[in-house]
Amino acid sequence: MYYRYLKQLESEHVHFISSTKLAELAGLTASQVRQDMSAFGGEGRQGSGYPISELRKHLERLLGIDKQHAMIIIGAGNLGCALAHYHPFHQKRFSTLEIFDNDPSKIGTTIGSFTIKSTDALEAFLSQRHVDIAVLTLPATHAQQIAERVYNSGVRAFWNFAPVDLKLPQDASIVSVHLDESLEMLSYYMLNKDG
Amino acid sequence: MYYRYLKQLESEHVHFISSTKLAELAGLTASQVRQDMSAFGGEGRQGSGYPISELRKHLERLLGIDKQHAMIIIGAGNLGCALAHYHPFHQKRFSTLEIFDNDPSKIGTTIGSFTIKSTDALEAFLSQRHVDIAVLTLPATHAQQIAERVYNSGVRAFWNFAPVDLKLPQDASIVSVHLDESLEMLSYYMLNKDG
DNA sequence: TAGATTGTTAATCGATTAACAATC
DNA sequence: TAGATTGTTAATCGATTAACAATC
Repeated sequence: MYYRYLKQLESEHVHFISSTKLAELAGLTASQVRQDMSAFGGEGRQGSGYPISELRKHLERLLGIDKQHAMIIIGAGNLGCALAHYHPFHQKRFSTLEIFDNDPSKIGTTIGSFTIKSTDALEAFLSQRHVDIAVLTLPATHAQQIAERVYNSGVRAFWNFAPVDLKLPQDASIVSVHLDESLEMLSYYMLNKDG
Repeated sequence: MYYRYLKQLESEHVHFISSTKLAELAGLTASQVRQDMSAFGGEGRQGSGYPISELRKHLERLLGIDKQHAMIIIGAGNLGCALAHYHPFHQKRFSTLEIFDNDPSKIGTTIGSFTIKSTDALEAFLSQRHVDIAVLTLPATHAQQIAERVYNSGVRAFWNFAPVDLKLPQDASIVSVHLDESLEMLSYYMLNKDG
């Protein structure tokens, strides 16, 4: 989140920002901001604040987004196709190599610049090419099983959009985006706004 | 998250679950589960655990997902179209009425069962039909401005996919899905796994 | 030098865990 | 009745806030 605000400020040609101002922007306390900056190696200067461009680059290294990441997308539904063409990621050095699906009627068809491959070909593909991240945009029923296969072929990072919590060995990194829960939370907030 | 696990257990025809077993499934402590159940009106029975079906219905009411929600989607990009046809929500009583976009080359074209409408027609549409939730799948540069217009036409809930934090009056409910941050977090986890 | 602002320590607050009597 | 399991209270832990000396 800090990274997002720093990029925005940078695009507005601001050079320094104080913890007070940044807190105001992000809806936090100044104390919180200083505590956080300090935690990831604060580079602030008394009197003037934090140097925006320097801090942004620092966060980029800290997050590892200064490095290239190769991804494959498994599940060529609407969401999978949307992610394959979502530009912001590509600019940020996340690039999609291939899209896989198990539906025979989809295999071989093209989606933008991609030709959908069969999930049967996953192992063969992963033995040839290095893949950092598997994006799972497939039904809950298949997610765990496919994740295990991909893990066994050496992939250690999973961006999961299926409404399940993947169970994989400790050395796997998993981030799940639970769209269903997100919408349910909105429903809850609506219901409990003031009255 | 509890709701998701309860549905799953229900589909497996389990009737009761103890805090210990549920904690194991969800990766929490039994204490945590009991504390949470108690917080949203615990209905457990000593000796046997929590009645799954009853608890699921209870959470449905608590979250407000037993009620119908009318949505509009603003931004007919890949993500907007994906969400318009994402089935799980429709089953859960979230239904999409219309999709809007400001790109003249998209307006009038059809995406599945929807004909894309101009954002110029937003106010007219909102004065005719009641809309509970506006889904924002548009560029960061337009999100705040469109959100304000939609707010001024009476919509009070926003499901935001643009990489900005919307600034709206207190009585608005906002849930943002920051896909960029989510992927950056995965990058961070990968980098910091064990060594 | 004076004003602004950090970095850090101490104080507060809330959330998680542990423990156990109550009870199905 | 005996075993299992809740609901809740107390203890622990971590995260947020407040305060202020150091310093640009």
